[in-house]
Amino acid sequence: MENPVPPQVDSQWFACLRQNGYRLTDSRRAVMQIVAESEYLLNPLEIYEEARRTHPRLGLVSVYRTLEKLAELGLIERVHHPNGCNSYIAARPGHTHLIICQNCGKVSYFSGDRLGPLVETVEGESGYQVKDHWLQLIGLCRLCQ
Amino acid sequence: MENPVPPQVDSQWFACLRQNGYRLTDSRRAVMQIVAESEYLLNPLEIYEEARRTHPRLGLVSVYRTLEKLAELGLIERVHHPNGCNSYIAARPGHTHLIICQNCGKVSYFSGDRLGPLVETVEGESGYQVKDHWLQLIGLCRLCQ
DNA sequence: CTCCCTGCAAACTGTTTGCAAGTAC
DNA sequence: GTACTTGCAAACAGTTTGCAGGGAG
Repeated sequence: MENPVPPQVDSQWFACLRQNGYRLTDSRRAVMQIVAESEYLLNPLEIYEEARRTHPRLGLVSVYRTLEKLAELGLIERVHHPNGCNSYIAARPGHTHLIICQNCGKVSYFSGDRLGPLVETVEGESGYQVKDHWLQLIGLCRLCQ
Repeated sequence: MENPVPPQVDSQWFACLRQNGYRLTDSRRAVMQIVAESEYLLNPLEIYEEARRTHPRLGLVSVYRTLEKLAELGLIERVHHPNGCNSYIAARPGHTHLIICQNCGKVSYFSGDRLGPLVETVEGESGYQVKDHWLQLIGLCRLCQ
């Protein structure tokens, strides 16, 4: 109700929420703003602490509940990596994968994996029917090298 | 002290433990036997319940502690997948990846990913220095199709 | 005005730690 | 005999649920 929301991502997210019958509240706006603008993996507690700076009444529970809805709508994705599996990042449209900085958690996106041939080979050799794949690169971002 | 341990994997694991200064106990043997022989992802509770069939005195805590050591020695690996991140599977030597049945949790191994070129491209475009990659296939095993 | 959403407190689940007794070597 | 291990109980951390009050549409 007071939120001076910045960029366009958020308003798209807002629209998406509305279209799916969810209400726009200050709590949700605060959480969305943090996640939409972050280039870094954030876990629920980090999002909570960050969002409370602009919305001190926010409860941790609402962070969980908002993340759940954003994930359900495909606006964010949960990221698994060696240091934990409870972090989130804004999702990109299309078929993209993540490269994550093992030091600071900064995320970039890439596409163009050429996994088709590999998948076919593995299907033939293993007898499995491949439904999905999970590819992620871990490394050091420019600043952390 | 009574364990009629079957195959060879275990004895290799036993040796590895000994070589690293760890003692061989019934609890550890029971846990190792279950994990070494399983083709399926197992979480600590599942391992506990299974191992208790041959070693009823086993405590869940010892399962956690044994898994910790086996992982530290590289004998098992923790597997992350959409349904959870607390499952383990015996590790294979060399550079292998997993294909997991989304229905029953059965695991097969494969190697021969051709990620070199992709990694180079991503490094160039993103400025990240890639240290590791994480590739996993999800699908249906022969029996679950 | 209605129903959804919030924050609090409490319940839960999975995992870790402290400790005295037990046991591998 | 010594030091590592065990199992229990209790502590912990992260997440979920019940509920009465509050606010979006």
